[in-house]
Amino acid sequence: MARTKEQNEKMRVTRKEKIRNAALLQFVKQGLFATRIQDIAAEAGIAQGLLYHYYASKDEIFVDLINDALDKTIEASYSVRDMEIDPGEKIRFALERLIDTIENSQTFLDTCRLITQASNSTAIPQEARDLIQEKRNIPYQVIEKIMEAGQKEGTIIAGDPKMLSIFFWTNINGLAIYYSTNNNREVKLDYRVLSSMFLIENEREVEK
Amino acid sequence: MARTKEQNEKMRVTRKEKIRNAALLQFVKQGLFATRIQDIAAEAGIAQGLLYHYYASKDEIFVDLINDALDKTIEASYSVRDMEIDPGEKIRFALERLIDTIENSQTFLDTCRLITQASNSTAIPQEARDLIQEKRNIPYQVIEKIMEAGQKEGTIIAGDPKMLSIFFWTNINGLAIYYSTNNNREVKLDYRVLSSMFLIENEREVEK
DNA sequence: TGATATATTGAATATATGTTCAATATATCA
DNA sequence: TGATATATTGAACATATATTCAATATATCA
Repeated sequence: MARTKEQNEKMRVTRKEKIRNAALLQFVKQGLFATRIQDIAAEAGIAQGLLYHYYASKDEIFVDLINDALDKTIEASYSVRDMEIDPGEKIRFALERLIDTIENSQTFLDTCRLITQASNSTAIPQEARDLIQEKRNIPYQVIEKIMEAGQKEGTIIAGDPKMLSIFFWTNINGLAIYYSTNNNREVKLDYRVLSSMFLIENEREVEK
Repeated sequence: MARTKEQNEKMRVTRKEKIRNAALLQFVKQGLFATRIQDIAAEAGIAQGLLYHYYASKDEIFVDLINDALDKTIEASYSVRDMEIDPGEKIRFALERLIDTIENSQTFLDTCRLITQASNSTAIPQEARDLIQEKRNIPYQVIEKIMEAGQKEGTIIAGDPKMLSIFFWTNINGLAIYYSTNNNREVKLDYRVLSSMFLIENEREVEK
C-alpha cells in the first residue's frame, strides 16, 4: 500500500480549499466567463490539469462557491433571528454588525458580489440558478418576520413588512457592492442613519 | 450616384439603434462575456457580419452602451440639482421619482444593471473602465451637495454629507438590482420609508 | 432601365480556451 | 529500499466564437 486514505483525504481538502480561494478571487474580480481555468490555476499556483483532479469543471467550482456564499448569508440571518433580544433591537444590532462587516471584511464583500453577479446573469450554470432560486429569499423572509414582530411590539414603523425587508437587504447589498469596488475608506458609515429608517425613535417619544 | 448620403445616414442610425437595443438586452441578461456576437445579431434580426458595418467589435458596442448608461444617470442627477425647490424637497422628490422609475421602467433597471455589472469586473474593456472612473462619481457629488445645502437649511439630518450621498445611491442601486431580477410586483414600495432616512420630519416638530 | 454605391449575407479563418491524457514525480508502507 | 497508489505536469485535442471577406442583394439616381 502507498499513502493512507486519511492522509490523502486531508491533502485533498487542503488543496481543494486553495483552489476554491483562488477561484473565488478570480470570479469576483472578473466574473465567471472572463475567468479562465488558467487564471484560477495560476492564482492557486498549480498546473491546469491538476484542477480537474478536484473539480470536474469550471462550472462545478462556481456552483460550489455560490452554494457556500448563499449558506453564509442564510446562517448570518439565522444568527440574528435566534438572538434573545427584542425584534427592534435585532434590527438595530443586525444593521450595526452588517455595516461594520461591510467596512472590514473583504470576504463578506466577495460573498455579496458573487451572489449579485450570479443573480444577474441567465448564463450561469443551471445548478447555480436553482440554488439561488431556492436559497436567496430566506434572509428576506427572516427579516420580514422580525419586522412584523417589531411592529406588534411598537418599535418598528408601520408598512408592509415584506417591503421593509426588501429595503433592509437591498440597502445592505447596494452598500456591499459599492464598497467592493470603491476603496473609499475616507467615509465612516453610521448605521444609525439606516436604523432610523425602520425604528420608531424612542428618544423623541420620551422628549414629548 | 446611388443612395444619397443623408438617407444612408438615417438608415445607419436606425439600424445601429436596433443593434444597440439588442446588445443591451443580451448584455443585461447574460453579461458581456457570455453574450456572443451571434446572440446580438439574432436578437437584432440580422446576420453576424452586418454587425461589423456598424461596430468594429463587441467591445465597442459595450463601451457605447456603458457611456450612454453613465450619461443617463448623470443627466438624471443634474435634472434634480437644477430644480427650483428647496434642497430637502429635492431629496424627497428625487426618491419619489426614482422609486417610481424602479417599479415602472425596465430601461432604468437595465441601465443600473449594466453599470453595476461593468463596475464589478476588471475584465471589461479598458475604455469602459476609464469612462466609469470618470463619470460614476458625478451623481454622488451632486447628491452630496444637495445634502449639504439641506443641512444648512435644517431639513436634512446631521452627518457627513458624503456618507448620506452614499446611502442615497447605494440604496437606489440595491433596489434596482433586486427589482431587475425579481418580478416581485406584489410589494408596492413607499418612498417615504427611504426619505425618512435623510429628512428631519417636520410633522413631529410641529406636534411638539 | 442601368449604373453604382452601399447593405447584407453566411461561410471561412484565426484564435482562445475548456478539457483530456500520457508521462513523470512523490509520498507512504511493507 | 522497492512497490504502488496517487499527485502533478504540460502538451495535445476539441470546440466555441470573434472577426474577416468574397459574393450577392437592394435602393436610389441619372
